[in-house]
Amino acid sequence: MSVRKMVTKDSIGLAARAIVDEMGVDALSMRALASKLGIKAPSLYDHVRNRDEVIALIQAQGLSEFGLGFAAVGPTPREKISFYREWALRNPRLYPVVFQHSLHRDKLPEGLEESVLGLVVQAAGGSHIKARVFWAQLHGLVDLELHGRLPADADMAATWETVIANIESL
Amino acid sequence: MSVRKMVTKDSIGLAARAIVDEMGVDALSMRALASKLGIKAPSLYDHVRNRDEVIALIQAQGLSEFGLGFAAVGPTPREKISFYREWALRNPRLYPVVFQHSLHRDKLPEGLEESVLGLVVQAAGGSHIKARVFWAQLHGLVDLELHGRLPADADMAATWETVIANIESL
DNA sequence: ACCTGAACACCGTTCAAGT
DNA sequence: ACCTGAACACCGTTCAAGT
Repeated sequence: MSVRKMVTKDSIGLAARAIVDEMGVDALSMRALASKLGIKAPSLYDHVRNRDEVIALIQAQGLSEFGLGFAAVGPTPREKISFYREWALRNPRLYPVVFQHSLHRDKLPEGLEESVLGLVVQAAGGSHIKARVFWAQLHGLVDLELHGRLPADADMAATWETVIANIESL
Repeated sequence: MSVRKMVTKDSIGLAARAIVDEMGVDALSMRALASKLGIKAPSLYDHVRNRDEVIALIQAQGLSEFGLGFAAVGPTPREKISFYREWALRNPRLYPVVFQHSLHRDKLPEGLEESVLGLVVQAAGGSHIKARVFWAQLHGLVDLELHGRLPADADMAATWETVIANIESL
Protein backbone atom coordinates (compact mmCIF):
# COMPACT_ATOMS: atom_id res chain seq x y z
CA MET A 1 0.00 0.00 0.00
CA SER A 2 2.94 2.31 0.53
CA VAL A 3 6.26 1.70 -1.22
CA ARG A 4 6.42 0.69 -4.87
CA LYS A 5 8.14 -2.64 -5.13
CA MET A 6 9.79 -3.59 -8.36
CA VAL A 7 7.73 -5.90 -10.50
CA THR A 8 9.55 -9.04 -11.59
CA LYS A 9 8.57 -12.43 -12.85
CA ASP A 10 8.97 -13.70 -9.31
CA SER A 11 6.73 -11.07 -7.79
CA ILE A 12 4.13 -11.78 -10.46
CA GLY A 13 4.26 -15.48 -9.64
CA LEU A 14 3.87 -14.85 -5.93
CA ALA A 15 0.98 -12.44 -6.37
CA ALA A 16 -0.71 -14.84 -8.78
CA ARG A 17 -0.38 -17.69 -6.38
CA ALA A 18 -1.83 -15.61 -3.56
CA ILE A 19 -4.88 -14.85 -5.67
CA VAL A 20 -5.31 -18.51 -6.55
CA ASP A 21 -4.93 -19.58 -2.93
CA GLU A 22 -7.48 -17.06 -1.76
CA MET A 23 -10.06 -17.09 -4.51
CA GLY A 24 -9.33 -19.84 -7.00
CA VAL A 25 -7.92 -19.82 -10.49
CA ASP A 26 -11.05 -18.33 -12.04
CA ALA A 27 -10.43 -15.16 -10.06
CA LEU A 28 -6.94 -14.85 -11.49
CA SER A 29 -7.53 -12.17 -14.10
CA MET A 30 -4.77 -10.10 -15.59
CA ARG A 31 -6.49 -6.99 -14.26
CA ALA A 32 -6.76 -8.31 -10.72
CA LEU A 33 -3.17 -9.48 -10.82
CA ALA A 34 -1.93 -6.14 -12.07
CA SER A 35 -3.91 -4.30 -9.46
CA LYS A 36 -2.37 -6.45 -6.73
CA LEU A 37 1.04 -5.41 -8.02
CA GLY A 38 0.16 -1.73 -8.25
CA ILE A 39 0.30 -1.54 -12.03
CA LYS A 40 -2.17 -1.74 -14.92
CA ALA A 41 -2.97 -4.90 -16.80
CA PRO A 42 -1.20 -4.04 -20.06
CA SER A 43 2.06 -3.56 -18.18
CA LEU A 44 2.07 -7.23 -17.26
CA TYR A 45 2.80 -8.03 -20.86
CA ASP A 46 6.21 -6.46 -20.53
CA HIS A 47 7.12 -9.21 -18.07
CA VAL A 48 5.08 -12.14 -19.21
CA ARG A 49 3.85 -13.37 -22.54
CA ASN A 50 0.25 -14.07 -21.58
CA ARG A 51 -2.00 -15.50 -18.87
CA ASP A 52 -0.80 -19.03 -19.61
CA GLU A 53 2.70 -18.05 -18.59
CA VAL A 54 1.32 -16.78 -15.30
CA ILE A 55 -0.36 -20.16 -14.81
CA ALA A 56 2.95 -21.83 -15.60
CA LEU A 57 4.65 -19.75 -12.89
CA ILE A 58 2.13 -21.11 -10.40
CA GLN A 59 2.56 -24.66 -11.66
CA ALA A 60 6.31 -24.38 -11.23
CA GLN A 61 5.96 -23.18 -7.64
CA GLY A 62 3.43 -25.88 -6.81
CA LEU A 63 5.39 -28.69 -8.44
CA SER A 64 8.62 -27.87 -6.65
CA GLU A 65 6.98 -27.33 -3.27
CA PHE A 66 5.09 -30.57 -3.61
CA GLY A 67 8.22 -32.37 -4.79
CA LEU A 68 10.30 -31.16 -1.86
CA GLY A 69 7.69 -32.25 0.66
CA PHE A 70 7.00 -35.56 -1.03
CA ALA A 71 10.71 -36.37 -1.12
CA ALA A 72 11.24 -35.32 2.49
CA VAL A 73 8.51 -37.45 4.02
CA GLY A 74 9.10 -41.05 5.12
CA PRO A 75 9.44 -43.76 2.50
CA THR A 76 6.49 -46.04 3.24
CA PRO A 77 3.40 -46.01 1.01
CA ARG A 78 1.36 -44.84 3.98
CA GLU A 79 3.58 -41.82 4.49
CA LYS A 80 3.72 -40.92 0.82
CA ILE A 81 -0.01 -41.32 0.41
CA SER A 82 -0.83 -39.34 3.52
CA PHE A 83 1.42 -36.56 2.40
CA TYR A 84 -0.20 -36.46 -1.02
CA ARG A 85 -3.69 -36.23 0.37
CA GLU A 86 -2.80 -33.68 3.01
CA TRP A 87 -0.92 -31.51 0.58
CA ALA A 88 -3.96 -31.49 -1.69
CA LEU A 89 -6.41 -30.70 1.12
CA ARG A 90 -4.09 -28.01 2.44
CA ASN A 91 -3.89 -26.41 -1.02
CA PRO A 92 -7.37 -27.01 -2.39
CA ARG A 93 -7.24 -24.20 -4.96
CA LEU A 94 -3.63 -24.70 -5.94
CA TYR A 95 -3.92 -28.47 -6.35
CA PRO A 96 -6.03 -28.47 -9.53
CA VAL A 97 -3.79 -25.87 -11.16
CA VAL A 98 -0.75 -28.03 -10.54
CA PHE A 99 -2.16 -31.53 -11.01
CA GLN A 100 -5.11 -31.14 -13.31
CA HIS A 101 -4.74 -28.11 -15.51
CA SER A 102 -2.84 -28.87 -18.68
CA LEU A 103 0.82 -28.33 -17.97
CA HIS A 104 2.48 -25.53 -19.90
CA ARG A 105 5.56 -27.62 -20.36
CA ASP A 106 7.46 -25.22 -22.59
CA LYS A 107 7.31 -22.57 -19.87
CA LEU A 108 8.33 -24.78 -16.97
CA PRO A 109 11.87 -25.00 -15.58
CA GLU A 110 13.82 -27.69 -17.37
CA GLY A 111 13.41 -31.12 -15.81
CA LEU A 112 10.98 -30.09 -13.07
CA GLU A 113 8.10 -32.26 -14.22
CA GLU A 114 10.41 -35.21 -14.79
CA SER A 115 11.92 -34.96 -11.33
CA VAL A 116 8.53 -34.91 -9.62
CA LEU A 117 7.32 -37.81 -11.73
CA GLY A 118 10.51 -39.59 -10.80
CA LEU A 119 9.63 -39.28 -7.14
CA VAL A 120 6.26 -40.85 -7.80
CA VAL A 121 7.82 -43.68 -9.75
CA GLN A 122 10.28 -44.20 -6.90
CA ALA A 123 7.46 -44.23 -4.32
CA ALA A 124 5.66 -46.81 -6.44
CA GLY A 125 8.68 -49.09 -6.31
CA GLY A 126 10.31 -48.20 -9.60
CA SER A 127 7.71 -49.39 -12.09
CA HIS A 128 6.27 -46.76 -14.40
CA ILE A 129 3.07 -48.68 -14.82
CA LYS A 130 2.60 -49.09 -11.10
CA ALA A 131 3.43 -45.44 -10.67
CA ARG A 132 0.62 -44.45 -12.99
CA VAL A 133 -1.87 -46.63 -11.16
CA PHE A 134 -0.58 -45.30 -7.84
CA TRP A 135 -0.85 -41.71 -8.94
CA ALA A 136 -4.20 -42.17 -10.63
CA GLN A 137 -5.69 -43.56 -7.47
CA LEU A 138 -4.47 -40.69 -5.30
CA HIS A 139 -5.34 -38.05 -7.85
CA GLY A 140 -8.76 -39.51 -8.53
CA LEU A 141 -9.77 -39.68 -4.91
CA VAL A 142 -8.44 -36.23 -4.14
CA ASP A 143 -10.21 -34.82 -7.16
CA LEU A 144 -13.53 -36.38 -6.23
CA GLU A 145 -13.06 -35.16 -2.67
CA LEU A 146 -12.17 -31.61 -3.66
CA HIS A 147 -15.09 -31.37 -6.07
CA GLY A 148 -17.56 -32.61 -3.51
CA ARG A 149 -18.49 -35.52 -5.70
CA LEU A 150 -18.51 -38.01 -2.84
CA PRO A 151 -21.44 -38.26 -0.41
CA ALA A 152 -21.10 -35.86 2.50
CA ASP A 153 -21.21 -38.70 4.99
CA ALA A 154 -18.58 -40.74 3.16
CA ASP A 155 -16.09 -42.30 5.54
CA MET A 156 -12.95 -40.87 4.01
CA ALA A 157 -10.60 -42.21 6.66
CA ALA A 158 -11.67 -45.75 5.90
CA THR A 159 -11.58 -45.06 2.18
CA TRP A 160 -7.98 -43.86 2.37
CA GLU A 161 -7.05 -46.85 4.51
CA THR A 162 -8.34 -49.03 1.69
CA VAL A 163 -6.27 -47.10 -0.79
CA ILE A 164 -3.19 -47.56 1.35
CA ALA A 165 -3.79 -51.28 1.73
CA ASN A 166 -4.48 -51.60 -1.96
CA ILE A 167 -1.33 -49.79 -2.97
CA GLU A 168 0.78 -51.72 -0.49
CA SER A 169 -0.31 -54.87 -2.28
CA LEU A 170 0.39 -53.45 -5.71
CA MET B 1 -30.75 -22.47 -41.08
CA SER B 2 -34.27 -22.45 -42.47
CA VAL B 3 -37.30 -23.19 -40.27
CA ARG B 4 -37.63 -21.72 -36.79
CA LYS B 5 -37.87 -24.51 -34.30
CA MET B 6 -39.47 -23.87 -30.93
CA VAL B 7 -36.98 -23.29 -28.16
CA THR B 8 -37.49 -25.53 -25.15
CA LYS B 9 -35.39 -26.65 -22.25
CA ASP B 10 -34.69 -29.82 -24.21
CA SER B 11 -33.55 -28.03 -27.32
CA ILE B 12 -31.31 -25.83 -25.18
CA GLY B 13 -29.77 -28.89 -23.57
CA LEU B 14 -29.14 -30.53 -26.92
CA ALA B 15 -27.61 -27.43 -28.46
CA ALA B 16 -25.45 -26.91 -25.39
CA ARG B 17 -24.21 -30.43 -25.49
CA ALA B 18 -23.37 -30.12 -29.17
CA ILE B 19 -21.25 -27.07 -28.44
CA VAL B 20 -19.46 -28.85 -25.60
CA ASP B 21 -18.82 -31.93 -27.74
CA GLU B 22 -17.42 -29.87 -30.56
CA MET B 23 -15.51 -27.15 -28.77
CA GLY B 24 -15.38 -27.82 -25.05
CA VAL B 25 -17.17 -26.29 -22.12
CA ASP B 26 -15.21 -23.04 -22.29
CA ALA B 27 -16.78 -22.33 -25.65
CA LEU B 28 -20.26 -22.69 -24.20
CA SER B 29 -21.22 -19.05 -23.87
CA MET B 30 -24.79 -17.89 -23.54
CA ARG B 31 -24.34 -15.87 -26.71
CA ALA B 32 -23.00 -18.80 -28.72
CA LEU B 33 -25.76 -21.01 -27.39
CA ALA B 34 -28.47 -18.51 -28.24
CA SER B 35 -27.05 -18.01 -31.70
CA LYS B 36 -27.14 -21.75 -32.32
CA LEU B 37 -30.84 -21.69 -31.41
CA GLY B 38 -31.58 -18.68 -33.59
CA ILE B 39 -32.35 -16.31 -30.71
CA LYS B 40 -30.49 -13.67 -28.71
CA ALA B 41 -28.74 -14.38 -25.44
CA PRO B 42 -31.18 -12.56 -23.14
CA SER B 43 -34.03 -14.73 -24.42
CA LEU B 44 -32.36 -17.78 -22.92
CA TYR B 45 -33.21 -16.45 -19.49
CA ASP B 46 -36.89 -17.01 -20.21
CA HIS B 47 -36.18 -20.74 -20.33
CA VAL B 48 -33.30 -21.19 -17.97
CA ARG B 49 -32.18 -19.47 -14.80
CA ASN B 50 -28.52 -19.05 -15.68
CA ARG B 51 -25.51 -20.74 -17.28
CA ASP B 52 -25.23 -23.19 -14.40
CA GLU B 53 -28.62 -24.58 -15.25
CA VAL B 54 -27.41 -25.14 -18.80
CA ILE B 55 -24.44 -27.04 -17.41
CA ALA B 56 -26.84 -29.07 -15.28
CA LEU B 57 -28.82 -29.99 -18.41
CA ILE B 58 -25.63 -31.38 -19.92
CA GLN B 59 -24.72 -33.22 -16.71
CA ALA B 60 -28.14 -34.83 -16.67
CA GLN B 61 -27.79 -36.04 -20.26
CA GLY B 62 -24.30 -37.34 -19.64
CA LEU B 63 -25.12 -39.07 -16.39
CA SER B 64 -28.09 -40.92 -17.80
CA GLU B 65 -26.34 -41.92 -21.01
CA PHE B 66 -23.34 -43.15 -19.06
CA GLY B 67 -25.61 -44.95 -16.60
CA LEU B 68 -27.52 -46.75 -19.31
CA GLY B 69 -24.36 -47.96 -21.00
CA PHE B 70 -22.61 -48.90 -17.78
CA ALA B 71 -25.63 -50.93 -16.68
CA ALA B 72 -26.01 -52.62 -20.05
CA VAL B 73 -22.45 -53.87 -20.35
CA GLY B 74 -21.34 -57.23 -18.95
CA PRO B 75 -20.89 -57.62 -15.19
CA THR B 76 -17.18 -58.39 -14.85
CA PRO B 77 -14.76 -55.74 -13.60
CA ARG B 78 -12.96 -55.89 -16.93
CA GLU B 79 -16.13 -55.10 -18.82
CA LYS B 80 -17.17 -52.30 -16.48
CA ILE B 81 -13.72 -50.77 -16.46
CA SER B 82 -13.34 -50.98 -20.22
CA PHE B 83 -16.69 -49.34 -20.69
CA TYR B 84 -15.78 -46.53 -18.32
CA ARG B 85 -12.54 -45.78 -20.07
CA GLU B 86 -13.99 -46.02 -23.53
CA TRP B 87 -16.94 -43.82 -22.68
CA ALA B 88 -14.55 -41.19 -21.38
CA LEU B 89 -12.27 -41.33 -24.41
CA ARG B 90 -15.27 -41.28 -26.72
CA ASN B 91 -16.61 -38.18 -24.95
CA PRO B 92 -13.46 -36.31 -24.05
CA ARG B 93 -15.12 -32.91 -23.73
CA LEU B 94 -18.32 -34.14 -22.11
CA TYR B 95 -16.56 -36.33 -19.56
CA PRO B 96 -15.14 -33.55 -17.37
CA VAL B 97 -18.45 -31.71 -17.32
CA VAL B 98 -20.19 -34.81 -16.06
CA PHE B 99 -17.56 -36.33 -13.80
CA GLN B 100 -15.42 -33.47 -12.67
CA HIS B 101 -17.33 -30.20 -12.73
CA SER B 102 -19.20 -29.60 -9.51
CA LEU B 103 -22.60 -31.19 -9.82
CA HIS B 104 -25.54 -28.81 -9.77
CA ARG B 105 -27.50 -31.25 -7.68
CA ASP B 106 -30.53 -29.05 -7.10
CA LYS B 107 -31.09 -28.80 -10.84
CA LEU B 108 -30.66 -32.48 -11.63
CA PRO B 109 -33.54 -34.93 -12.08
CA GLU B 110 -34.44 -36.48 -8.75
CA GLY B 111 -32.43 -39.60 -7.97
CA LEU B 112 -30.27 -39.54 -11.09
CA GLU B 113 -26.95 -39.14 -9.31
CA GLU B 114 -27.87 -41.77 -6.74
CA SER B 115 -28.83 -44.31 -9.37
CA VAL B 116 -25.56 -43.90 -11.25
CA LEU B 117 -23.56 -44.09 -8.02
CA GLY B 118 -25.57 -47.20 -7.19
CA LEU B 119 -24.36 -48.82 -10.38
CA VAL B 120 -20.76 -48.12 -9.41
CA VAL B 121 -21.29 -49.53 -5.93
CA GLN B 122 -22.86 -52.61 -7.49
CA ALA B 123 -19.93 -53.00 -9.89
CA ALA B 124 -17.55 -52.75 -6.93
CA GLY B 125 -19.31 -55.63 -5.21
CA GLY B 126 -21.62 -53.68 -2.93
CA SER B 127 -19.18 -51.90 -0.65
CA HIS B 128 -19.33 -48.12 -0.66
CA ILE B 129 -15.72 -47.85 0.36
CA LYS B 130 -14.55 -50.18 -2.37
CA ALA B 131 -16.75 -48.31 -4.78
CA ARG B 132 -15.00 -45.05 -4.02
CA VAL B 133 -11.58 -46.61 -4.49
CA PHE B 134 -12.80 -48.25 -7.68
CA TRP B 135 -14.21 -45.03 -9.04
CA ALA B 136 -11.24 -42.92 -7.95
CA GLN B 137 -8.88 -45.17 -9.81
CA LEU B 138 -10.85 -45.04 -13.04
CA HIS B 139 -11.53 -41.35 -12.78
CA GLY B 140 -7.96 -40.52 -11.88
CA LEU B 141 -6.43 -42.41 -14.74
CA VAL B 142 -8.95 -41.08 -17.24
CA ASP B 143 -8.39 -37.55 -15.99
CA LEU B 144 -4.63 -37.80 -16.27
CA GLU B 145 -5.02 -39.32 -19.72
CA LEU B 146 -7.44 -36.66 -20.97
CA HIS B 147 -5.28 -33.83 -19.67
CA GLY B 148 -2.17 -35.22 -21.28
CA ARG B 149 -0.42 -35.48 -17.96
CA LEU B 150 1.02 -38.90 -18.69
CA PRO B 151 4.12 -39.33 -20.89
CA ALA B 152 3.24 -39.58 -24.56
CA ASP B 153 4.86 -42.98 -24.80
CA ALA B 154 3.09 -44.36 -21.75
CA ASP B 155 1.87 -47.89 -22.29
CA MET B 156 -1.78 -47.29 -21.51
CA ALA B 157 -2.93 -50.78 -22.41
CA ALA B 158 -0.59 -52.29 -19.82
CA THR B 159 -1.54 -49.61 -17.32
CA TRP B 160 -5.23 -50.39 -17.65
CA GLU B 161 -4.50 -54.10 -17.37
CA THR B 162 -2.85 -53.36 -14.04
CA VAL B 163 -5.90 -51.39 -12.96
CA ILE B 164 -8.15 -54.28 -13.89
CA ALA B 165 -6.01 -56.79 -12.04
CA ASN B 166 -5.80 -54.49 -9.06
CA ILE B 167 -9.54 -53.96 -8.88
CA GLU B 168 -10.27 -57.65 -9.37
CA SER B 169 -8.25 -58.25 -6.22
CA LEU B 170 -9.97 -55.48 -4.28
C1' DA C 1 -45.08 -15.99 -22.74
C1' DC C 2 -41.24 -15.03 -25.53
C1' DC C 3 -38.17 -12.10 -27.77
C1' DT C 4 -35.36 -7.76 -28.50
C1' DG C 5 -31.65 -3.89 -28.07
C1' DA C 6 -29.14 -1.43 -24.82
C1' DA C 7 -26.62 -1.46 -20.94
C1' DC C 8 -23.44 -2.82 -16.86
C1' DA C 9 -19.48 -4.67 -15.09
C1' DC C 10 -16.41 -7.68 -16.47
C1' DC C 11 -12.61 -10.55 -19.57
C1' DG C 12 -7.50 -11.17 -22.45
C1' DT C 13 -4.83 -8.78 -25.38
C1' DT C 14 -2.91 -5.11 -28.59
C1' DC C 15 -1.16 -0.74 -29.59
C1' DA C 16 0.28 3.92 -29.87
C1' DA C 17 2.05 7.00 -26.77
C1' DG C 18 4.62 8.62 -23.00
C1' DT C 19 8.97 8.46 -19.66
C1' DA D 1 12.78 -0.79 -20.37
C1' DC D 2 8.48 -0.05 -18.19
C1' DC D 3 4.16 1.97 -17.74
C1' DT D 4 -0.26 4.20 -19.39
C1' DG D 5 -5.15 5.02 -21.53
C1' DA D 6 -7.91 3.69 -25.20
C1' DA D 7 -9.57 0.27 -27.82
C1' DC D 8 -11.24 -4.42 -29.72
C1' DA D 9 -13.78 -8.38 -29.38
C1' DC D 10 -15.50 -10.87 -26.04
C1' DC D 11 -18.16 -12.53 -21.28
C1' DG D 12 -22.92 -13.36 -17.90
C1' DT D 13 -26.72 -11.06 -16.67
C1' DT D 14 -30.45 -7.40 -16.08
C1' DC D 15 -33.98 -4.58 -17.67
C1' DA D 16 -37.29 -1.83 -20.06
C1' DA D 17 -39.73 -2.36 -24.06
C1' DG D 18 -42.12 -4.63 -27.59
C1' DT D 19 -45.49 -8.53 -29.42
